[in-house]
Amino acid sequence: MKNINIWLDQIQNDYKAAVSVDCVIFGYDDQNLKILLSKCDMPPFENQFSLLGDIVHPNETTDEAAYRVLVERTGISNIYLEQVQAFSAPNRHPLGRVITISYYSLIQIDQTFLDHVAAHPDLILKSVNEVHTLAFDHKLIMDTCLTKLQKNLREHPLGFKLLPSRFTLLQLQNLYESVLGITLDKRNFRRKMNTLGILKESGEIESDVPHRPAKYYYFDETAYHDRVELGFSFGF
Amino acid sequence: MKNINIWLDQIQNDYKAAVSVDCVIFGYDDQNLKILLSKCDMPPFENQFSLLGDIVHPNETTDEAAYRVLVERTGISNIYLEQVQAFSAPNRHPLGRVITISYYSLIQIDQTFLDHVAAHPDLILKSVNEVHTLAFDHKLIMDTCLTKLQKNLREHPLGFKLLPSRFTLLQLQNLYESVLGITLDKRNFRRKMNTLGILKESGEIESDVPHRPAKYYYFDETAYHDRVELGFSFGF
DNA sequence: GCAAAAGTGTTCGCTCTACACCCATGG
DNA sequence: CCATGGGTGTAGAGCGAACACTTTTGC
Repeated sequence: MKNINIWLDQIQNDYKAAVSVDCVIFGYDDQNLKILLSKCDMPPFENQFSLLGDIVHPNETTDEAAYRVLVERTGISNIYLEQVQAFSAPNRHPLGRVITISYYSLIQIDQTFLDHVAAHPDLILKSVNEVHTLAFDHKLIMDTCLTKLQKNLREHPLGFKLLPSRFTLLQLQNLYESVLGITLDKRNFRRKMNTLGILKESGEIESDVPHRPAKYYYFDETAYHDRVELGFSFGF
Repeated sequence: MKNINIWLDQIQNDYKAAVSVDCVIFGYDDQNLKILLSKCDMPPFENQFSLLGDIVHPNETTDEAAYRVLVERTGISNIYLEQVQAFSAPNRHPLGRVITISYYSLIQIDQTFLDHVAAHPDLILKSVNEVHTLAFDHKLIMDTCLTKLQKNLREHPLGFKLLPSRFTLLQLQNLYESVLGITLDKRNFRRKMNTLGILKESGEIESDVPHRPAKYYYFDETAYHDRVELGFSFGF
């Protein structure tokens, strides 16, 4: 163990770094996986987009900082948030040493959210597969978070967090297909959801659709928690 | 996007934090999962044990810092290392704000390593299941890393990194049983390893054992990489 | 009546599980 | 000869994959 005075000295002096959080905010619009970005005005990245982030304040955890960024920038509270990993290349930030802790979060793209984005010209919602370059190392962060989202989506019932509280089975299937980049068999998918027992019919059905109306389902949290103890996997 | 001057100000002044790495170093001694710890001399944790860690230097990544700690403290290079997550409770360190990035690593407990530990009185090797309390929030970090190790062990061929380069199938099975806390069927386990095709016989066998000598196997890295493309799981 | 999505069962192959005995060696 | 772990095969169950047609609605 290193001498305490060396520690004290390093902690209080030039071994300090700025620590930030960066949030990869995913949404889904019944077509594509989207990401919420911000216009960047910092040289040399002017006119590029960046993730939503901020420096971590002295009296908050990184989780709290990420949550604060989400609430401040999106107006939404009660957001699903998951820490992904730290990025710490010494030259990743033009203003000096900034180590960032990345998070991804899942939001529902509803009209309120779209209005919020429209009212804030610095915000933009892009399709993930159309994002080819971002400020800083944010493209790398986005890709890392996307990979982690895909993995978690196969192992945990997260898809619901990207959908409205009531949704049809086709919406849910399309979501998995589009985020995971796979195709699924309709009958197998529906049987799977059925046997998992974590969805309940809401009793409502679609209206004004030019085809047979679909039933609306919702995610049954308590049934899920009963199941999760014995291991859980979607199996695709 | 926040004004650049605010950023600059915060980065350069009191929003800075010390950033450290903490390494959960796992080993396996043919009996139990072990962890390498260090005696702690920092109040109020005197006479407790802590993880091996250090502050991150200005010109290195956290990966590099973790690797540096491992080489400096264990004498081993070429160690498997995986970032787990950041811990950032504002009061987690008595000397001030220290955000830590945790890593776990897997080492082989051979005679060289045991000699190294014996030669350094500040180091101690303990059975993971006998560690009930550690300095700082290191018990929480250890538990988090153990959970992640168990998950990764089921999904990736990591077990080999805890064993000598040549090992018997029983050694391997015992490792999985003891780290995952499960029991496995001998025949099914052997068939599984066989069909995965990632083990090769070395041609050598045990000697001086009071029973039929076992074959030594080694992990066939290239066969694994051929397989891994199509998804990989041990299925237990 | 037509376009468009909803909804529904069966078969096949693979994988996991459970289970018991003989073999080779050292002492 | 005995104790110890090494090493082997088979049968049953459950799960994922493949696959096609009828139903309901709006226009």
